[in-house]
Amino acid sequence: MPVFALIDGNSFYCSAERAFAPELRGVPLVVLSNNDGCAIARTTEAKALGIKMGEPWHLALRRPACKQVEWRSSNYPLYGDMSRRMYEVLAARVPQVEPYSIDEMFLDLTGLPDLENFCRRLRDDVRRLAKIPTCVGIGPTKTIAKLANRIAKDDYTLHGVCDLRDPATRATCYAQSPLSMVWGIGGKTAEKLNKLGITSIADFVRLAPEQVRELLTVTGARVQAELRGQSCIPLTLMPPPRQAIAVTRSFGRLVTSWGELREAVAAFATRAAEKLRTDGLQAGHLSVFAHTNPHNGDAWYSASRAAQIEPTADTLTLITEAVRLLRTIWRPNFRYFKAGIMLGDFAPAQKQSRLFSTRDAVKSARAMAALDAVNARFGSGTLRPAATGMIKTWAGRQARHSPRYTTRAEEMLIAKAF
DNA sequence: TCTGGGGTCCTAGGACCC
DNA sequence: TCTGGGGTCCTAGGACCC
Repeated sequence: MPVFALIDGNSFYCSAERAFAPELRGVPLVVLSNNDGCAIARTTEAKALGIKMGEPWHLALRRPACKQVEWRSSNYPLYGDMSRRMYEVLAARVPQVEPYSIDEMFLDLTGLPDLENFCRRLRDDVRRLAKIPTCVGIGPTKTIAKLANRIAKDDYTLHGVCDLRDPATRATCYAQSPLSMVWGIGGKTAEKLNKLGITSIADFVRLAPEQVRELLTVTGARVQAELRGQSCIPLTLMPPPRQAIAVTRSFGRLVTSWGELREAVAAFATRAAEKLRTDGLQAGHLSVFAHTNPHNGDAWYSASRAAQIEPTADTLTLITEAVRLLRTIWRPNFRYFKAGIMLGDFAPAQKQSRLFSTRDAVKSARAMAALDAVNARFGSGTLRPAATGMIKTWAGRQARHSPRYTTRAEEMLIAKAF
């Protein structure tokens, strides 16, 4: 019988901010999305004030209770680094760790004795060494471990660890828990099933598998099997190669000129190319989109264009292609709100070989290696194509961006937490 | 004149996740 | 005034082929 655990960081982005800013501990804190738009992470103190996940921050600020809330712009390099630290603590103590998202890791604990105590020590170690408070859920399948984790978060009397290996414990939990708590059952599916009178997890698990398959196709059937204790989703230690890279942004202010839109998309292409090279890939497919604001009453315009390209990881080539596509969808007299670029059809970048590479390919690989080296040494964006413009006029607000404590030497203050 | 069935590939759209 | 960004998987339907 396999045993899985899911460990995840509590209010992860907020906890990462707190690790380096002790004055933020114990006070309500939120981290905001790009442009300081919505709340995407909230501490328990902030949740207690009624701030909802994804709530527009300018609306929350109208409530008097929210004026006392501390907030930060999101700082992804910091969160990525804290995630790596968390992984390292776990990987040193558990044979098999699968990072699932920036703040969640699945563990294979099959065969380990005294699991609850083991998981408590794990939590303590992550807290002490990576400075991240966590919760742990244990179960015979990933879906059950995920549910147990959710219960550990909601019920503070469990002290951060919930074990749902025992079928009787599970049955009680299923009878009391709404279907929407289940990993893989989203809002639409829950609504659909609720209309049929299926509201608790117990109701769902009781259904005939054929009926579930008919209602929810294979994905729903897999969720049900997992909830019944039959493991269908194994731990994947080697993440499958990625299939797409997307770089998209809503703008800090509406973009009306071709030049500005072109610079923004060139900057997105530059970032996408960096990600591509980090993964050692070349892209054979590229698409570009732009649209107006669906919220502000402007005329709605949305367009995208895609093309197959000669596989490449060259920033300048990708910019050229992206701008060429953008030109075909550009219409004047609209106020653009958001745009983006997506890459796909990946192939491994060729190893440099004098025998098989064209001169241009060798030149490109060398130029990109030099570009990446400079930016790694002196910070991202130090060296970048002129097409991306001098000033990111389209960039959003990030009014309270914390220092990149862990990744930029010149911003590293005395790290109080470590 | 009668008028099949199955396979593949592609794309768009929906749903879900964090 | 101010409403995130980046992914995955599945299905349906059309085009095309034999």
